[in-house]
Amino acid sequence: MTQFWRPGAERPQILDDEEGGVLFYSAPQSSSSSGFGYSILERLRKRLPVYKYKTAIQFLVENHATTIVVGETGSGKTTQIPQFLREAGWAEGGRMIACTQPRRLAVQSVASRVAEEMDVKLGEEVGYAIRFENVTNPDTTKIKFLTDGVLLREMMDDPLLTKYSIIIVDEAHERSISTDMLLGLLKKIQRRRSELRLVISSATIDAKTMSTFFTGSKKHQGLEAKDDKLNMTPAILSVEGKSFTVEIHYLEEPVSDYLQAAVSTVLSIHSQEAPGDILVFLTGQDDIDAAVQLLTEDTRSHGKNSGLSILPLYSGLPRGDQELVFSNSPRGKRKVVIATNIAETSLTLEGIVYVIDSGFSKQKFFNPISDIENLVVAPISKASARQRAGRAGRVRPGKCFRLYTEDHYVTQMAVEGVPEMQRSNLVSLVIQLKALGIDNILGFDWLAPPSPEAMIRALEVLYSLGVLDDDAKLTTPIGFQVAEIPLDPMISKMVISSCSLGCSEEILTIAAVLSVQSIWMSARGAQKESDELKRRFAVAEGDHISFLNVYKGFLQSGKSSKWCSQNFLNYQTMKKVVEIRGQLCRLLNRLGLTLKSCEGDIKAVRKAVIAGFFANACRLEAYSVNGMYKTVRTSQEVYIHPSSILHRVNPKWVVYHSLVSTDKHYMRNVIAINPSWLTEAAPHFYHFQKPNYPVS
DNA sequence: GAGCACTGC
Repeated sequence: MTQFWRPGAERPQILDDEEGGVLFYSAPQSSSSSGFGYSILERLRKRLPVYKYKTAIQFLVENHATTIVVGETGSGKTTQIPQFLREAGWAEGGRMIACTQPRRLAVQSVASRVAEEMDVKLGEEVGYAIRFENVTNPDTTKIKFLTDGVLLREMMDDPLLTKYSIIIVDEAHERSISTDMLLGLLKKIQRRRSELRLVISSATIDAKTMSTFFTGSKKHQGLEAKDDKLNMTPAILSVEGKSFTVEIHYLEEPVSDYLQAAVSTVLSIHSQEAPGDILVFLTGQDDIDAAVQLLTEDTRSHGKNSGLSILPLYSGLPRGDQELVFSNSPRGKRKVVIATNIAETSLTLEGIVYVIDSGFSKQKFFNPISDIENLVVAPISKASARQRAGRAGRVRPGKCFRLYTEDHYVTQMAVEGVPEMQRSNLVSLVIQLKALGIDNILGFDWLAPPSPEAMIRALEVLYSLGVLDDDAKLTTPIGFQVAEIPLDPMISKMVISSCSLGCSEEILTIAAVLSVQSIWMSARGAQKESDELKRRFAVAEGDHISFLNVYKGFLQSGKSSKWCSQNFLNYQTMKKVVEIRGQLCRLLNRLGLTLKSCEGDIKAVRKAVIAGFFANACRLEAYSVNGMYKTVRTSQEVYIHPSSILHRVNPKWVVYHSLVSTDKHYMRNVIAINPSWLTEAAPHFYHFQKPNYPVS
């Protein structure tokens, strides 16, 4: 068998890096074993770049509390490192190795790949856990893949994650809220469990940040010096990837219209470059549909419509349409995929040789003062640009055409994007930390601290919901119940209130629908028809109540996908609604809350919505001709979104679920209310002002 | 009169 390092064996050679304590290991020459007796999979494994670092990784993890692995795509680190560590004995004695991923699909595919390589049944030695699916066996699972969100949830039952001997955090450079949160919490756990090992997989630029973060303070190292062989300074190991070179082309002059530039670049690649598929990065559905149309028209008008197979790709697309990008393009045709950021990390397309990068993406920004999350087109970071370019070099050398100048790249683009935590509403994060017993939220040790304003806003919201008390501690039972429910705290509060209002069956459906992206399909070109169909579900009280009709119809159709497409509903999303609703049912039962239907008493349902969303109350401006509302809390000018059932109906008082800001602030998912219910539901929030306050 | 991407017991 292959050798691997065990304590006491001869150590691999260590080379000190000149740049301040970073360690690099020179890999021992791999003994040229004949390969007899090894399966094809085993031989493929050994060809992965990471394989020659096997001993080094085992050694580093043994001796360092934290190991940072910098690996390019194709290094094999995600599938191999858990196996190396299992071989080194880290999963013996009932312990487990955890490996987190930011996405569900990655968890599933990596887990089944590793099970296959180890020649075991998925769900036994190798298992995985994602929301709605736990494919593990508590008695036999040694390596467990899971989303970082699931691991965070597991911490609520087991704050020190005692089941695990090693936690591998993959894709840490993506800097999602849950990864950042997990890293902060893992650092805390490490101080309590010195035997726990962390492996952080990250991109080059981030390695130093991670390393500094996990280097415990001097004082602390003194306290933890029980095991004097254990090095508290993180080790950094760099593993080369396996990808082809990508030639980068910049524009000589900046363009004002990147959409037009993208279209003409596609056409010139098609006429001048060797065969190979093209991937275009644009910002959103609008741009993508427009580009698809321009390209289609152009190829038609030139009578050369056999040359290109043009496919859009974004998450809002029905599953079937999304899958088209994975099929082979018709013989002799060049495939052109026009995509959002979904193709940057979430989906990998094989066969791409040319990438066209607009240099922009839509990004979320949160303004804690106005309490509004905004989606804006913004320049991407250098890291993103690099990631996009890399998509051209997976099968053979490729080319990337950047629709901006080299000067723009060098001088205008940030090295990395702003971590999601600094761009988001933090209510969910704060309540989760509170549930884990972290009281000093502002003093928490973050990899990148969010703004104090955003933290304070989150604390205020939670306080007004009655989830936190005057000492900013979780209230009993509401605070703990809300924390337990895996939804936005305002939705969770609505759910809990519905139990005492006797309408939990209805509210669970509404909660599930509000927790997914829109259930409606985008119906460009068939707008009128889709609007008419939507109106068949409409209820005068508003969108929330209409969801109940949609859900009922979906169940009556036998959860039919055909029924969904006939009604312009997204089938995948509707299935997700059913799953979430089921999960919530089980959870409420566990919390000892009653499930009850209000049997058509819509007033109770509206009151429950207000119990969670009273802060989003708006009043129609007197004499307003264009449907202008003002928020009660901040007197912000807002309008009902055109997709809402209540658009142009304009009831005097409404409560909205969320705001989207484009040219105006639009309220999405709106329900009509009686203003007296506001003071009833949240007397602490709304003081009833008698004179001068026109309550209708 | 309009819609980036992920995700959670």
